[in-house]
Amino acid sequence: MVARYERIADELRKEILAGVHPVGSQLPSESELAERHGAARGTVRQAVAVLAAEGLVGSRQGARRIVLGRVRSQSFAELHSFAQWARANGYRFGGQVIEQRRRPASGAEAARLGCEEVLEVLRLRSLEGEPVLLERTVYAEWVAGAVEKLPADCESVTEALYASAGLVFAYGEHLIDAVAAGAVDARLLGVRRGSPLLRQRRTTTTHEGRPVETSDDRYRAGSVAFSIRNSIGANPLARQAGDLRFER
Amino acid sequence: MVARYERIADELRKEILAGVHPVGSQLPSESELAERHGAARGTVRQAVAVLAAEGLVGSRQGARRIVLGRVRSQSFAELHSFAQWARANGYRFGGQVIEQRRRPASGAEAARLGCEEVLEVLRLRSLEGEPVLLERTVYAEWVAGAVEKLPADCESVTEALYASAGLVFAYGEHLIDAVAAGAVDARLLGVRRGSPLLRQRRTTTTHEGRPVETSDDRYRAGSVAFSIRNSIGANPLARQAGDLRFER
DNA sequence: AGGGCTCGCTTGTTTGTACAAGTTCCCCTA
DNA sequence: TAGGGGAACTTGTACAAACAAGCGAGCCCT
Repeated sequence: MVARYERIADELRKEILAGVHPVGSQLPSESELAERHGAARGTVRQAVAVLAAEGLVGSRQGARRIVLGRVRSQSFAELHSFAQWARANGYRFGGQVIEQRRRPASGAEAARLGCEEVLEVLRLRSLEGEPVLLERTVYAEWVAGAVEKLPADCESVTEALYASAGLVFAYGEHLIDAVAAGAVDARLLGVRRGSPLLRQRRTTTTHEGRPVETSDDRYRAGSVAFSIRNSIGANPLARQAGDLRFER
Repeated sequence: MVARYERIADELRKEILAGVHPVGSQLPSESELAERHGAARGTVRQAVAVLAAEGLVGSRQGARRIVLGRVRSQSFAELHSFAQWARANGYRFGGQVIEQRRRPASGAEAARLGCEEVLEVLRLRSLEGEPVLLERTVYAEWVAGAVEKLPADCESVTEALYASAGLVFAYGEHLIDAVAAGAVDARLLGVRRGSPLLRQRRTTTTHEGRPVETSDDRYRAGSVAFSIRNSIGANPLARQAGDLRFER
């Protein structure tokens, strides 16, 4: 059962993507949308809040909402999982474990993951047949067993861990910067030493806030970029009725 | 007049930062918070939604909300202005125009900015006395005049344009990747040619969706990183393959 | 001791109402 | 013609009331 506001959001999103509401144009007012869908205004507000969170529309008090763009920023699942992102965009992709071993946790790792022993995995991932990403992932001890059971060429670690252990990656913290390729990076990614790489360091946790893994992912320059839409409007969302809500 | 839910959010945020609610612990229930603040449950939901958007707390149906972290990750809200970001973090910073000239817009620029002539500005910015950022900004014709009136060592272009022309940068689209330093980049940033730079390309618009500028900002590696916190619910970031949209 | 089940608690969704605050645009006036 | 005033419209905030859905703890039975 999908929530009402999600269905309304889907429909609006489709209309925007189809060009019914061109970029720069105004969206119908909340009351109009409410009447059209036979829903309360609060429900419509939740729907447009979703679109605002995706960066598709912007709003300010007093004026009609405007369409900002057609490209939908993607979900957390796609940011977290290389496989899900690649699949959603129709790319051919693969993965291969290069090295895998247990070792004692460093001080920082022990603090972040809350355990003394960790499983370190070096994984090379490819897009359209080209190696583009080198992952150095460190798993907490309590998931190490499940990770070790995965095949070396596992396509989607995220999905495999969910299927085999019911593990869900719920929250993530990401740090993005640029680094020069080291000797190992260069050899595996097929670039020269010292050439630029886009680095994404992340730590993910479960729903309960329990740390699962921390990782250092390096993308070959030019292969991938991160995109984001933002607005200054502090509270583009929110809603009204009964129970408000909203994430921005 | 600050909204009620914002005051509640502020208070909760302070409590989290002060350790009243430690990382990993449960937040009071919505009803409890509502009673404590004498507000409706909906208002409290708006407040915690703000914290969720900041990545401070996570939630799932049926279980109490949990505290995810203490660091408020607002860096992407500050993505608009180098000066505002630097000031908020207590850094010494500066800026200097290296070159500035009007020229005809390229095809891509004309499409993005909606005008035939543009103002291109090359600006070097420093942090703690070190040059860290090289901005190649292209302004739309209608703001070119206001930009040209700014002093060459203007600290905050964003604030200066607001003060002088009432201009507000409301929405932004950003693409983040890594590139090798070119000859000019290397000389001005004081690094070797080919060394890695963190690149942020952006296009910003006003409240009405009118394009203001498009820019190619390059950070010296190690000087700055972008950070994001997000949950499986919704997030503003997406990966993009290749250079599909920002070719010059 | 272990497993299953129920019940209470908590968050999620939805509707309704009311007022506040900001925008847009038209009309009237100087 | 330029500017001011104001009315209509639109989004933002806040309240109250339900019900649905998921979680967790404790109870009971085997």
